[in-house]
Amino acid sequence: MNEEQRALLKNVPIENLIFGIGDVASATGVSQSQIRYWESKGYISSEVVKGSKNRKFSYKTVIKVQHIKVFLDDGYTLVGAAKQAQKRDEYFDTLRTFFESRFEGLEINDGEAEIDMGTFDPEPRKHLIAQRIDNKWQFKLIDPMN
Amino acid sequence: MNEEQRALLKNVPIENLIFGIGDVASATGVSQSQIRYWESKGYISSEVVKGSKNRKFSYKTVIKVQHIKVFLDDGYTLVGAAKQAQKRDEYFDTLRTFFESRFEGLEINDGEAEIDMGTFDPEPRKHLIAQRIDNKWQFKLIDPMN
DNA sequence: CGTGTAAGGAATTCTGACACG
DNA sequence: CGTGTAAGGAATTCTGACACG
Repeated sequence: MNEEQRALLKNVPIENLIFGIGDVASATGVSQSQIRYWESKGYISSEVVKGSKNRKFSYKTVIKVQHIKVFLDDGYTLVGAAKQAQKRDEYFDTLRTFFESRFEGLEINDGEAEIDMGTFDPEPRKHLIAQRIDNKWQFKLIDPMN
Repeated sequence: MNEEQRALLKNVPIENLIFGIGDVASATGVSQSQIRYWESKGYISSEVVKGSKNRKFSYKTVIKVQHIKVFLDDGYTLVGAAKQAQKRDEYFDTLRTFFESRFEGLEINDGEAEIDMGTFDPEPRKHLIAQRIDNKWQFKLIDPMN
């Protein structure tokens, strides 16, 4: 993975993204009054944006709203749903650490694509590669020395 | 991966997310007047939301705005930057197809985590597992029959 | 071409109160 | 407890025009 590609991945602004309350409501199906109430109770939080007086929410918070709603629909009380959602957040945080530490680059040539996932630990001299052929992803090992 | 987990992953509403122009501007560092002009030229597009008269942008479009800006900063004309950004979009689409087709589940136990990435094609009877130990991710193979 | 600004109107979000239960 | 609504004001976004270059 070259520097340019790495820079672009970093640039995916998911960490910088903020949402207005209306966008959160329409994306999640949770009403604006619910969102304001949940915030007042501390189950979710909004961002403080300098120069703005309106609420803004991070992507993580949108996910959390979504999760709370799932548990609410499932029959939990609001308190219980918020608690379950907290566990879900940990699940997704774990997933993210994997992609961040293991993704080393994607190459595309003539429609065929390869993702380098770095050292294949059972055979540390080889790299694990995910390879797309005919729109199906397969794994293979390569020896970076060759 | 059980059904509940699969349902939750589907629920990550990144496809449903829409942004106001102010949020796109603050996330990307591109001005509102630039965004409106780029849209008028067809380099980006906004969503039509029923009942709303204001612009809303998809996550994909936010990424595209980000990319166009990178190339503009790099010295491209707007036309050239838009063209380069189109290529980047294909890169990320490819990356997404890999995760969608290969992620089969995450298990967390006592801080240790394992992601099942499905069949390891060089040895089709085994599954490729990404394993987190002491906050480092490693690969290993398992035999699902055992 | 590509972006910024001032202007007046339209759409969105704000808070605090109150209703329902 | 948890959510909805009406109300008036505040913050945001709209379009079309014009400036600069």
